[in-house]
Amino acid sequence: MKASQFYLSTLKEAPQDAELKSHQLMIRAGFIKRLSSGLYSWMPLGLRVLKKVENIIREEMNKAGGIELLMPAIQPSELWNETQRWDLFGPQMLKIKDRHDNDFCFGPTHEEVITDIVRKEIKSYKQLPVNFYQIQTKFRDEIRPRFGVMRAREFLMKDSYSFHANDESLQETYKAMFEAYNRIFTQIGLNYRSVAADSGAIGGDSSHEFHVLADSGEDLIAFSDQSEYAANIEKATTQIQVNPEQKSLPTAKIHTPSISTINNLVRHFQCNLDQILKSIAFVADGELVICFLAGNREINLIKLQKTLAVKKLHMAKDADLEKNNLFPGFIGPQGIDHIRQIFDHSVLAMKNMICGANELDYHLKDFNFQQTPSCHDISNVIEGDLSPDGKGQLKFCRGIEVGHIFQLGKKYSEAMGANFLDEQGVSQILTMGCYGIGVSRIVAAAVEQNNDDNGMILPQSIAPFEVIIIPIGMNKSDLVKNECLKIYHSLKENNFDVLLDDRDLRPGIMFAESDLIGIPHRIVVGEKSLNLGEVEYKRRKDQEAYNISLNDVVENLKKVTTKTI
RNA sequence: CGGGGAGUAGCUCAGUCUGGUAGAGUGUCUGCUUUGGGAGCAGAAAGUCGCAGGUUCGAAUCCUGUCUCCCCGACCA
Repeated sequence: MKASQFYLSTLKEAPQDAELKSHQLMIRAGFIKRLSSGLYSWMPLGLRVLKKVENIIREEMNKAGGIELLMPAIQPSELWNETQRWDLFGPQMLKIKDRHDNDFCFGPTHEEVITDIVRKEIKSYKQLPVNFYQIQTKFRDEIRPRFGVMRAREFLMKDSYSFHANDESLQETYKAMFEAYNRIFTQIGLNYRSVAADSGAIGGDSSHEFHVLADSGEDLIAFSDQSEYAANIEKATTQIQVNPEQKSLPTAKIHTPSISTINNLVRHFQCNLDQILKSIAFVADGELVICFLAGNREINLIKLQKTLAVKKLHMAKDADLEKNNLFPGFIGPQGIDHIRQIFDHSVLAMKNMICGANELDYHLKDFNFQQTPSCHDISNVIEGDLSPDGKGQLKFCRGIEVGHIFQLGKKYSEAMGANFLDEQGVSQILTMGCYGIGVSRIVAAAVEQNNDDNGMILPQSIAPFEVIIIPIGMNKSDLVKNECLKIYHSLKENNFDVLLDDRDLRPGIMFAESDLIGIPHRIVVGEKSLNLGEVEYKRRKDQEAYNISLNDVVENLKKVTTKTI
């Protein structure tokens, strides 16, 4: 590609509203252009990157037995009513009406459509298993879109859905997808981690997320420093370590006027956070619930909601507490049996704790339970916790979720009547798996992970171009011009994705732009070095350039690129 | 949905308090000069000051309403 025949448009300054490095760089480099909140155009340069990511995914999906199809972005409400999700999906789903006043949505996902296809197409066990995938635009009306295409409302996703006669078959495909995903992210050149996720009601160790590791990631990941255990903080758990040696002391009621916050208690009692029994009040489906947990832990709302098995959950207001004769800041477990209480498993490790006395301006010191209450995991793990497999301590890192694989079981096939005939001619419900990759998010994640002060440093596999040729004084020197064209053509003949910057700009501009847009290999052609029969070569990620012989340009590039041609 | 902030040229922003002909830098265009890290000089084009009302002789500026965008939180297959 010659730059004069392409479209490059870069900015010196990033728009003020771009917070994240990847967002700033993608806009400055002319990869994307914002149309509205969470809606972005992919400009020519960015589209090249997106397409490269897409193609790596497509190739690996095909190798892993996936079969590509393409479903409509617009979907009729009837299908969604079959699974109840028309109402359950919530405001994230963009609902629209056609001219006949019929309800449609812009698909946020495609379980319903694919299951409809499969129930009409798949009749026999002989057609199983099957794994369909598409690479397609989704729309989810996020409450707060942010960080450019990292969390956009409209985005490109690879979603696949597999159908099986039984669980073993699902496991096989799931494993194949897990391996394919690892190959995909490795090939793209991302520093990532697969994270086992608890699958809740569906059971089994059957869900994995793939996270690109980055400090700016929206997800917090807990992982063991000595085993393979890794989980999203939403789902991570721990083994609570109990010290049976510790002796119970007699309880004392202490006057603690106006000392109602945890920090003030720590100061007043000269104790550690984990000696304080923290109480947090919620209103769950209209009922007041008091949660107790160690003072150094935070409530995990997802776990709490699951444990309580309620639909609506919010923090209680002071008025809710006062109605029940409770004093905010002085709530404890003693003498409130008429109120629903739930204990976090961190309580198991606590003895001689400090807690509210359910009396204004009083706390209990050295409180102990007569009988250990039944406990649940309703808190987030903290760094240093024992890994749930008993091996090692938990550490934290941040991640950007770029992939998610899941064993759905019969949830959709049952609701929609997707059946097949088995070997005995008996009708059975199909078993299903689904596997997603955020294609456009990968581009943002790759930039987020690979940049410096001058711009992006993209992995060769997804860079908009692999090599750039920068001529110095091209229009002044026929020698420069001819040698550039020669190099350009020989690189193209050798299947390099090469950009010749033939715009005849000042060198500084060309250097700055090629750095900004992250092209991994750079060849500078100037008269001085040409007279020595050489050109300059520099890798984007290296500081120093060096000269190579004019005759060795192609060979040298073959050597320094990992690419197999 | 709650809290905070912002809408003025393609981009970054001043001007608003204290009403009086619409500004700068950068980018774009022209010419000259320059050619190894976003150079220099000269000139030019470019804005319904988010939108709608109101006050006023006069509104980017004051008042009312409204829309959009961003940040923090809540929420999130």
